Amino acid sequence: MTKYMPAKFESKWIKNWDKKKIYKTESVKDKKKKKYILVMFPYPSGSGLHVGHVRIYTGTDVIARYFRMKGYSVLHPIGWDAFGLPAENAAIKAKKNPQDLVPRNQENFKRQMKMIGLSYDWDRELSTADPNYYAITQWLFIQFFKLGLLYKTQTPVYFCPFCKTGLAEEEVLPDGTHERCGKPITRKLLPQWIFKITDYGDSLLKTLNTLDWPKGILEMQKNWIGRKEGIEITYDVVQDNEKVDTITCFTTRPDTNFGATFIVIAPEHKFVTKILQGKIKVDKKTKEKVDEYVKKSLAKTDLDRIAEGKEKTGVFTGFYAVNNLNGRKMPVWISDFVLSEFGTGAVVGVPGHDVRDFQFAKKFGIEIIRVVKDKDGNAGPIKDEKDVQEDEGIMINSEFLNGLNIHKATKVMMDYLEKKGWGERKVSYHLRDWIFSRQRYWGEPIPMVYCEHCAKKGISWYSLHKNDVLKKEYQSNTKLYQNITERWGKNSKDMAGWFPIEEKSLPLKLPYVDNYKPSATGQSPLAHITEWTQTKCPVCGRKAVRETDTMPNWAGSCWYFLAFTFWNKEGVVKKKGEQVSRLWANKVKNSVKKWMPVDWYVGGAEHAVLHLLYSRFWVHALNDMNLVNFREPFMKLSNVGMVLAGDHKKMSKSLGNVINPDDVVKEFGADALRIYEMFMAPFDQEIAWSNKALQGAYRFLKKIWQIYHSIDNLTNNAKDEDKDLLAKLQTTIAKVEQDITNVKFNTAIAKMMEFVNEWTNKKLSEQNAKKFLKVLSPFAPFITEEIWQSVFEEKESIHLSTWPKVVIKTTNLRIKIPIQVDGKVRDIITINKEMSEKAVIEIAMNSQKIQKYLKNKKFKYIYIKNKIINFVLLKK
RNA sequence: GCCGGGGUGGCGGAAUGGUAGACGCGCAGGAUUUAGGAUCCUGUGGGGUAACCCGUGGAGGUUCAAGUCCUCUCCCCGGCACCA
Repeated sequence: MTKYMPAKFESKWIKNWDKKKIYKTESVKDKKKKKYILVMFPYPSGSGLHVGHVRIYTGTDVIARYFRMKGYSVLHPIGWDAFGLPAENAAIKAKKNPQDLVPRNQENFKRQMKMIGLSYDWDRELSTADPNYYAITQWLFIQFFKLGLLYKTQTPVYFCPFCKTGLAEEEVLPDGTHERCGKPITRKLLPQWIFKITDYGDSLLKTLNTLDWPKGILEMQKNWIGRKEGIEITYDVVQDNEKVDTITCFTTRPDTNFGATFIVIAPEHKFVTKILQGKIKVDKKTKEKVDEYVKKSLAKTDLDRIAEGKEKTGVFTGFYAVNNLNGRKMPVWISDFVLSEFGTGAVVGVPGHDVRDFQFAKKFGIEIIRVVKDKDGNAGPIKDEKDVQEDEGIMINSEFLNGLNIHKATKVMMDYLEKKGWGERKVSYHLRDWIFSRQRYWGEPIPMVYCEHCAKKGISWYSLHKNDVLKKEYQSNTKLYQNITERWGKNSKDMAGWFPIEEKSLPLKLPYVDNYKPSATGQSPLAHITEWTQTKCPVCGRKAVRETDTMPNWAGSCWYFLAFTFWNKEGVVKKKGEQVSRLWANKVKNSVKKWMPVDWYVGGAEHAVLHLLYSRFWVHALNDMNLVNFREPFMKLSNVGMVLAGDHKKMSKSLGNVINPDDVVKEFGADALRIYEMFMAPFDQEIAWSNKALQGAYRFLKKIWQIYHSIDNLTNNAKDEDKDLLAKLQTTIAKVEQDITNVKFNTAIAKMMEFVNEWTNKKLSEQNAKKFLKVLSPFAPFITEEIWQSVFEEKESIHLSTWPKVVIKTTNLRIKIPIQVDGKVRDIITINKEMSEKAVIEIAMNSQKIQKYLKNKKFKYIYIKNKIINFVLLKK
């Protein structure tokens, strides 16, 4: 008998499948019979495929293969998330231009993906750094710009001094470090492109419950959006009984407003700016103190703020705000515990019912009033942090609210404040607008130019197009029309002189340059290439300059799932000057309609509020623009757990604990690697690498090899076939099928192992042996193909065959059932599935073991058909 | 602090309220081998010679029957967090 030597045949099949294009996407005939199975595409950065990649790609591959065999048209593509920091940092480290390095990495990834037998349709391979691809990314940028969702403004941003680039909120880790490089982050004031994702907060929240996603991810998105209903209350600010200004505070607890004793505003608040600019007069000493405090807090990094903990700091402005409810004059303080980005950047302090307010009041000797009594009716003074009462209770000391519970009181107060014109109901979000500029080389150039001449004249794209686009396309959708108009109004001043480049000049190519390293100035390396930056104004034809910031890493991945539906080997926008809008209208819309949404998306949970939120946002906006006909891109989502090293640490070069898939395949073959990673644990759980367990997977495959090459296990004569084994085959097929669709690959493989164990000393007909081979094939595509074509001499690939049907014969099946006495198993008997209850009980009662317990006792019994018998002894 | 997910042999993990520990690893004994590795067979939750008893983080409860359902509680992991 030949030995199982995967190296002998695996590479043969790779070539064969490639040549015959057996994984080519079938076109969709019936939308109900299509499956778009997508796995998050990789950054082709460092040293090739990680065993963690192997796990996620194999799992998704199993699903795709299964649906193909079930007769679905399956779209299962892959590409490269080539732009962005990971690739660029790797290139800098290797002292290579990313334009040269990245394609090389891609080739290596591709070789390894084929090596482990992934069934991608390589004709649809795409790269986000391909000009044919980013021509469309840039075009989409322009569409979002036109919708008013993208605008440029001076903003304080998170800035990574190491990567020398601005970052989005989501890229900053809780400890104040950069998600990509782990270095501490500071803030910097930079002109930035801002994506107004907050306008889609409600929209993104609304359809969340239509998604079949892991609960945790849905919760994370919900919390990240963080919708809060509250009210903005505007207070008059007075000095010596004279009104000098107003301050508006956002609160979700207006019910406690009779207990408000002070106002705190963020150091960035405009009232503070007015003081510092002298627009509001204060004495010299106060101004100095305010100035000092503000400077100090703005200089703090996030790390400093965290290190400082909950210790409150602040400075008194000398002003008072008047609470209209009771005429109380509340001192106005400045403190950096108030966030300028949330609500209005101003907080009304209710120290009796908010721990932070309490800490502040306590530290600066401000009065503390109780306006809610707790569950136990406690209405005593609040002296300690423990006494602060934030939860349920009944209102006291609050005039017309007294006696109401806090929820009712909140509503009554809101109505009252609105009626009086002192407040207005508002919704606030935790979600912040998305900073879309990166001061880096390796990204899509932003397709915008700035014309100083037009800027001076106050001409903006919005002012030029006010009457055409907006009116025609969006007027029917009132809410959207209103939003767009509002955004245009807000943006037009900042955006004077900014125009998108003409569509026919897309793609705006990223120039190949020698100096691609980030500069310390906070400017992109592109800013130094004058021949690239200088251009003509598309409006007045005078000299203009290009935007030199690039788009963030996330841009390309926000629509790649749409691209796969129509992409082909040659790229798509290959003819110079081909209009993307025409391409979209003719080709894209149509293919997207056929394939989208993605039926099943697989990826790591780390993208919960990054890629998964950004992509949803793009699709929502594209849907509003009528560029796609659906609102949610990913109907079902599965997560994958990480693959750790054997020591339960993350694999890293510096720790020397990295497992290279190339080595594993060389020694054990791709199938063993696949089976091992699918078998180790449930798919969404993390696993630690174990060479021993890998051996187990290898042994399993070896056993299969032997069985299929042994005349003791196979027969041409159906009569010689073992009937119990045949029955087991049927349950195995059913179980594997069910487990694949439930992402329980581990138990699917366990079941197949069980079947093979039983098979070792029994015979199966060739016809049924082929069925088992098919069931195994999504997991182990190489060995199954080899046996299929060499042992059974089949001419067409097993991967083009159809999934076996389950035929369960129920008659005359012998099964074992336990017999309990008082809930404890005392014996196990064998019965026929069709036996009557009476017959079964008779067998049970004839058991000596059972008789021992029932002798001279009164009892009743409970019989669950084909499951269990329980004899219950009755007390006298 | 808030929101999610979990606690089952020596280990990874199985169990529509119905035989707890499938399957794999490891371990033990045996076969084969000059030896080791590899391979194959048998056994393997704990206690007990045995009959049996005890066992799914802990304490209660519901049920003929609870890892699974309910109440309380402890611990671990992930996310968010000075968000008013």
